[in-house]
Amino acid sequence: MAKGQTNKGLTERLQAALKERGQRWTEQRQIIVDVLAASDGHATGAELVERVRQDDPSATPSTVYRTLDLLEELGLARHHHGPDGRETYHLEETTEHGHLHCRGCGAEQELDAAAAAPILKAITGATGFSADLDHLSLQGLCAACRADQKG
Amino acid sequence: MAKGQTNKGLTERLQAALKERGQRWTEQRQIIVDVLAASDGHATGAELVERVRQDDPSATPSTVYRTLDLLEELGLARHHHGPDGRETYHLEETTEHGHLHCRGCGAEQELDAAAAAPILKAITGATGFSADLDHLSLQGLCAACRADQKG
DNA sequence: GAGTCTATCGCAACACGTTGCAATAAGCAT
DNA sequence: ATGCTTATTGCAACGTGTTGCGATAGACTC
Repeated sequence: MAKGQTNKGLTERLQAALKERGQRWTEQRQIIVDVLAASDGHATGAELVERVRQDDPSATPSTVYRTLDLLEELGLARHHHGPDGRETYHLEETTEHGHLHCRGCGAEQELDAAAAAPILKAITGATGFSADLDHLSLQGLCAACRADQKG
Repeated sequence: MAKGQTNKGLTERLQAALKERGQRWTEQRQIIVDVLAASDGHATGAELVERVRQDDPSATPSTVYRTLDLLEELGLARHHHGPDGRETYHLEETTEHGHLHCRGCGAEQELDAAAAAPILKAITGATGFSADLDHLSLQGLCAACRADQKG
């Protein structure tokens, strides 16, 4: 998806949602949504700030972060914390998903709802807790690294 | 455990471990270990810095954080990231444990190894991943809040 | 189009952690 | 005790996020 391309459906959904809440549609918000849409996969807060400033050098971090918060409130974006505690954002795409971070090779994989189902079930069974898949961010060793360690 | 009380066994373990690595035992390290030992349960990085500075006003955040990193390397302390991404430290006490944070009531509960076993097993089953219990930090709704939401 | 209301913006300052570097001091050898 | 080596410290600056506040500018009414 090329930079500068506007995601039409998303923008319209947003405008409607904001109007309903007495909030406003601004150019910065358009830019931030575009940047987020263009960052397929995930991007840290700092990366997003950087990219937004390429499109609009007058944008400030506070605006970007506040907009990201707003998008999350509206359910259009999500963030989670990587193993170092830094924020990572992504558009809410097709499905919720968790994240797995391998401390061996540094690989990051996603965990889709189907794969996560038995895990969430085990959590509920063991603790009574209903865990949010969005916020599920595991650190450990992936299968390949485990095999390496044994070898 | 009163402030100012030195944890003898711990200190000795540390001194031995450091000597073996050609590293040094310093007063700051003693203070930081004492503070950590006195903070039963968990404490954020900032809290620990604060407390250390009460005992030794000349201590700086960099020293505290570096020492905490060192203690982790030596396996004497652990840290994980709360739901807001902030660091939380604790001495490695009896067992590894995970953390559950309820977004409803804000409660934080611990997840011991026994309770976590089926969860870790489910994770391995679903993903091939061997997750670190230490770093397992779940957000969701606790049983009570789930009941509330239904009611 | 002009005026009003107030959400949003940019700025500046803050909070939490991290990093590079020069000064200090721990631990060892003599 | 003295000197040497180098790990550790404190400082200062930086990176990432957050917050308060006055200025700007959307959106709505007339």
